[in-house]
Amino acid sequence: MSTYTEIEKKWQKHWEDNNVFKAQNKSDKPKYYYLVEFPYPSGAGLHVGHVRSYTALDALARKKRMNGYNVLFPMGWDAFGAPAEQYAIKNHIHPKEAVQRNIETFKNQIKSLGLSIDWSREFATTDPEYYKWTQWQFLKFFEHNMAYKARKNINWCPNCKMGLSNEDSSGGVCERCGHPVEQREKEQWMLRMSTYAEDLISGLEDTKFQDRIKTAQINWIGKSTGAEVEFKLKEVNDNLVVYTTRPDTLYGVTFMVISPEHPLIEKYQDKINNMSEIKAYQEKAKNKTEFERTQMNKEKTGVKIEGLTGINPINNDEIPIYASDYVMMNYGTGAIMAVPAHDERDYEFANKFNIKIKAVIKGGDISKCAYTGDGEMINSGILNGLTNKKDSINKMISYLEEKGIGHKKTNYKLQDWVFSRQRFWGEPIPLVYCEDCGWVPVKEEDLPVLLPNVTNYEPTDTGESPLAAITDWVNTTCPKCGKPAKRETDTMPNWAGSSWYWLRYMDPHNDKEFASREALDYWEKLDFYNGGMEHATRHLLYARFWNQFLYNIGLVPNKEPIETRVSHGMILGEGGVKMSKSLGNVVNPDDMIKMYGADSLRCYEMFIGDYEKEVAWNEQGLNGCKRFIDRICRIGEKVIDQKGYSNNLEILINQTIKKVSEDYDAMKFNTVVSALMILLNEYEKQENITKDDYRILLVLFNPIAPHITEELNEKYNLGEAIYKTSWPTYNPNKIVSDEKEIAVQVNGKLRATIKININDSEDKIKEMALSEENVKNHTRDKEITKIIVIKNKIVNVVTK
RNA sequence: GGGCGUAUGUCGGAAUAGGUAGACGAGACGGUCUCAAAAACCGUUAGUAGUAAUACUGUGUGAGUUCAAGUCUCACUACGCCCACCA
Repeated sequence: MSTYTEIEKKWQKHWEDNNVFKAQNKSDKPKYYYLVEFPYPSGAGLHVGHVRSYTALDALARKKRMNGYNVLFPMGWDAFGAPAEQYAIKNHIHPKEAVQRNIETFKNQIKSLGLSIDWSREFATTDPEYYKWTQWQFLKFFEHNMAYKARKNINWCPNCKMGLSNEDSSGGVCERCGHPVEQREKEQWMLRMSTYAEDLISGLEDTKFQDRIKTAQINWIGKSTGAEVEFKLKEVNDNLVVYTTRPDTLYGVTFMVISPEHPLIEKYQDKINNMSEIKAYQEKAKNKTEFERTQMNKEKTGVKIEGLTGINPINNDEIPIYASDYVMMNYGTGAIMAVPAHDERDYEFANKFNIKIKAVIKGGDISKCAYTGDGEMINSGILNGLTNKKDSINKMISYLEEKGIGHKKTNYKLQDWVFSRQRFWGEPIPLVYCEDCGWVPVKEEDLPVLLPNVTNYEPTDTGESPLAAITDWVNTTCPKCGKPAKRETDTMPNWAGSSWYWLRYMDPHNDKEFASREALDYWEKLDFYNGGMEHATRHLLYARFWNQFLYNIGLVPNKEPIETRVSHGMILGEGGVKMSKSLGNVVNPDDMIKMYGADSLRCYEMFIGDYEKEVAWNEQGLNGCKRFIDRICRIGEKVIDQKGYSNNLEILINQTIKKVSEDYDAMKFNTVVSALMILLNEYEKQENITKDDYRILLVLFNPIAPHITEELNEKYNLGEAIYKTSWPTYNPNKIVSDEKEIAVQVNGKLRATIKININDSEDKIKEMALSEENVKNHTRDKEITKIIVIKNKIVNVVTK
């Protein structure tokens, strides 16, 4: 066991006993709110990846306090959802017990790192006192017609036996287990997130997210502009509406495609001559998983709809209609106009089904399909001769609108949020179904709707929540009319609890409101939020959507909940592969703390590399950081009882204060550590060092290694406890030494270095440079055309 | 296919705004201490040639701008991540 363990325990207790990190909801100081995504307390325990981001935010929080801020840095537990439930099922215990046990483990592990967390604000999303307010907020969505129940095809994981949102099933496989996702028709609660698409895009302007995060969100929301165009049907008095981003190519339409699930088929099944063929195709498409549909994107399939023909509204051409699964029902209108000359997918389809191809944009090779790009419009009636894509599109849209056969239309890939889960371990959706009154919200005073105690919490094959089997719980009375009624048995997705939790930390023990208005107004929003890059499009969008809704109904003070968002890089196993149990390369932080001490582990994870990049674990490197800390301890023997900085260290110390302060703020922790190593290397060359020399090293290192720095500060009696101290400032007049070594180049190549005084004149420096032996060697027999002197940096002698 | 990003010794990585490339750490090699080892400490460590001074080459590849390019511009290659039959 490391000798550091005792020291670490001592200071952790000291901080706790003295409430050092407790944030106040009122203060004369400016506020700052740091948050790192709270963990799922899974059975695997803390990962060294957690240590990286927790330490980074802890270092920032500690420095910010020393900079005079009232800092909120809380921690809690995201404990609902599949991981906790699956752990419980596997280990045959109740999820509640599993969660409690895992939280205990996580908390002890996190505490052993010595993070400056305000533990008085801790909660878990599974606490009834917390999920009461999650339910309450859901009812606000319901009240404002933002929640609705719809029978629709949803992504269904047959392995987890659960419905998934689009976000949970990207790539056609279940996010949790990797099993291919099927389509199932189910009644699902939905949140109207798609109505916030535009606000979720524009709101990004009010954040300081990195561009890569903004881009990821914008791409996910998937805004596109184009037009909806009505095609009359020849055989019946009805329209088929298509969505296109290229209305300018309307003259090039040679067929139309509708999704196999398109309602048109059922509606006119009497008119369709090959219904059985179509039915067979529909069946095939339905059984295809989303995964297969995307994997087999090369080979187009489809079937012609015999008996229905579209009429091109621009020129009255008769247009055959096909059903094909390359058209999705959940985007646009589920129907497209196909322009094979200028769209690759349409081209492939036309080729396979021998449909004619008609070019409407000049240039490019039709046999290879010439999509996009500006070009002269041909065979296009009113558009002929136009050469600019934008002009052509605008002209066509005006024409369509004028004639009443189409209009401008914006579409988004973002869908409404599938908010039901058929699982036990989630917040019960607080609604009751009454035969007479329909869906009725549970009264506020009856919240929370608690999860019942049951023995069987495993998912069912029927697609019903396990809660449905608990008749005592299901049967209730209608909150409106008092007649017998039934509870909703679906639960919320695990994303629900994390969609507003930062608000609860502001006022975590409030039993009257989810947070008081005073607390909300004081803390406002997250100033700094750290989390995984994998959450850039899901958790972050859900959280922003939820907050924007709360803002719109006047419950929170800010439209955007997060000012700055940063993401840490993953920590990989030795050799650069992902840490996994099966590879046996998982590093347990507890073991590392035992062997090297928490400060060494923290220091190593900050030193390991660029914070945002993934990096491979290397225990030798950790040992190197322990050596560094050992040396810091040993240098204490050189301390003499003297104030002020040593004369010959003064410049380096001031430079280091400047660099370290700036690098902390820029999250360049690796160079913070290296700058401190350079400082220590210099101390070691000294006969002895002053108390202030020693203390400044400890103060600058304190955010990363808080225990040992406090201990040494106390042991050598250097001053007040570091956590009570202000962050040091540097003397700007003492960061440049008078003497400097600069380079001398001849034609850009280094030939010598000279020692100059910073007050030396340019002429003197030129003279010194030219008198260097090696410079003479390279300028001999040559004409010097120019001598460039960059102050305090370089001299470049240019010859012909 | 689309979007975003990355490329520097044996390895992780440094290099404010174009100005001495390889800081700092790891590893390796040599040494001190020790009966020995570990730990600790000292030295060397981009490549090639040379005893050395020094010279040449060198930041994925090829061009360009500049007195000067890891850094700026253009083209290319490789890898990574995210999205993807989204009309």
